Amino acid sequence: MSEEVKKIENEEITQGNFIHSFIEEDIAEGGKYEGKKVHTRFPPEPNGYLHIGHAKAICIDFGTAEKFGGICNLRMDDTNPTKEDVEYVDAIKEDIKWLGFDWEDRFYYASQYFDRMYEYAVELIKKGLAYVCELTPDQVREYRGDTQTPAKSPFRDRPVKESLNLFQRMKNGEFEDGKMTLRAKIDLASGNFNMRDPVIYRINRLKHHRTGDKWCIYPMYDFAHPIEDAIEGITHSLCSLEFEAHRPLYDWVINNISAPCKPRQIEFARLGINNTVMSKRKLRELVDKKYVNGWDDPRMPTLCGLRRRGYTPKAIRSFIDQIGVSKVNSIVEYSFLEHCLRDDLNENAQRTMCVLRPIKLVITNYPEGKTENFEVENNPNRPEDGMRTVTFSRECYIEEDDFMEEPIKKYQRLYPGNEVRLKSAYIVKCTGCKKDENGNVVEVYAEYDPETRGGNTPDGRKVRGTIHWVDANNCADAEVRLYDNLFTVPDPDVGDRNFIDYLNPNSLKILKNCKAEKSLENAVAPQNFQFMRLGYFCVDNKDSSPEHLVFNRSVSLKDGFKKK
RNA sequence: UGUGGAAUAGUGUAACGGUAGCACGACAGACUCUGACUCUGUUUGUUGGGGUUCGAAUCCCUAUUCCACAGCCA
Repeated sequence: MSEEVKKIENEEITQGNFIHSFIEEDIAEGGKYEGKKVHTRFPPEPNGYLHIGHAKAICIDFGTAEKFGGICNLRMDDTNPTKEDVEYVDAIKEDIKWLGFDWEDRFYYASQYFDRMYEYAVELIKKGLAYVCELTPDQVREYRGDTQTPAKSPFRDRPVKESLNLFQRMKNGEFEDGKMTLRAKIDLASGNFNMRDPVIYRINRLKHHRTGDKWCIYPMYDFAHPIEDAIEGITHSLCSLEFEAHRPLYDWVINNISAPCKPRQIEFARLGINNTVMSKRKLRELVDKKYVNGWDDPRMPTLCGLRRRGYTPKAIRSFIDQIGVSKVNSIVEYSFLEHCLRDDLNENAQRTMCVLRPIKLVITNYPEGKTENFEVENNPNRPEDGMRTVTFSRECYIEEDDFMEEPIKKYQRLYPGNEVRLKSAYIVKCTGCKKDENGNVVEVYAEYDPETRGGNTPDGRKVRGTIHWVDANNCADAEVRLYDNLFTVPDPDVGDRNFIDYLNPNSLKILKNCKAEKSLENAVAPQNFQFMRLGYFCVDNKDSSPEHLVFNRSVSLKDGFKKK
């Protein structure tokens, strides 16, 4: 396929993106965006590791900017020290880089704007648009009203001067935590509860990971976020659907402070994947209670977990690209993610041969002690990846599945009397097998055809089956771990059962006695092959990009075959 | 029975009021040095009911269903 055709196809993929349509409208309209580049931001809270769901937001934030020739900032949204930690900051940066996005020098912390946020809060008070409220949290809840009754606060009409004074004293630490709050004066009767005089500052004596003990009051998201966006000159503030009801408040803040610019908030649906828990709270619980070995456990849906499991940035970006952007809450099938990975690996990964459930094959007419070399292509799709050399001798290991003493219908691999190609080596004809006292096959016998060196058939005869193998005299013992999803039901927040009850006990299996080409020593198989039509290995190296080694055909093929 | 959203095949996502398309899955066939990949084909869809119109997934009305919001979380 030519590059040009590919480009056109890529453009078609993004065609139905409603965010792009909105931005195009804004640009066409001119006005507030005139002469400005499209400017977005990705604003994670540093309180956990990024997961596949965040990848969607990242791709949308950075991708949208890129699409319009604009720029995207990375900003740590650290306005609540309760849960935040520096540990997460570096991990977040690393994962975004790994995905292939670049914020250049535009890395910020929301906390670096605390002074200006304070000034804007003072501005609101002076305008009579905010007041210090002394209701306790319980009272606020009690006074909030319901759909029929408006909320109320006895402090709503506090004189500006008094609020100004109290707010300053809040900042100076004269009051204990929770004693009072600063509230925006908006509409106590609004059907949108976010507008019923929302709290915009609370007192919280906690050491902040950036500002230390400088502050004991912290701004709330709804107040802080629009200011952060405005300060950074964001034109389009893209976020997930749950902030839809907060947009009036976002706009209210922007319109009532002397904001340097007026960003537009656009919401999209967050990503859901079946059988995958995507709640940060729950993932943290798995880590804290040691159900997994850290955030980067390959069974986790975190980006670092997926990385160790063998997922490529390209596969993840392609996945996000293809699922599209909409406002519909949807659950994408996990198999689609796998498809995207197969797609990438099939195109780009190096092939290898590995026998997961080995059984010995003896070539009875092959001279004992003889060894010869064969060249095997590293990737049949890419001749430029070259060849590797494998050795061959009288004994080799083949997949248990690749031999059946009594073949099922249409079986085209080894069974007595049948010919099969040992990939890139020889055509062999099965002559029988040896069994132990329990009737289990322990060795398979075959004779090779010396005329078929390299797997070729000079006489042009068709050989239906081709199987992989490793030289029994020159192979490595590979530890193979099969990772599967951690969960067996969609985000299992069901009834009164703990979601941990739904952990899949088979999510990690270690296969022993695997035999592989030397290069595969210490490799792990990061995916349960049952679900893959393209088996692959990933050298699990935490410090560098995984190396991918792929072989064709699922090892559980026989099972699948029986089903037909 | 408030406010704000959303309903298109099994799943996800498109379609200036003008032939409902694409991808994944499934199924069938061709090809093949792995039964994979690739290629070809098939199957399945506009939430219901009205209305406007030559013509509606699209506009209007209505019903239904689903989601989000009542933290001093983000």
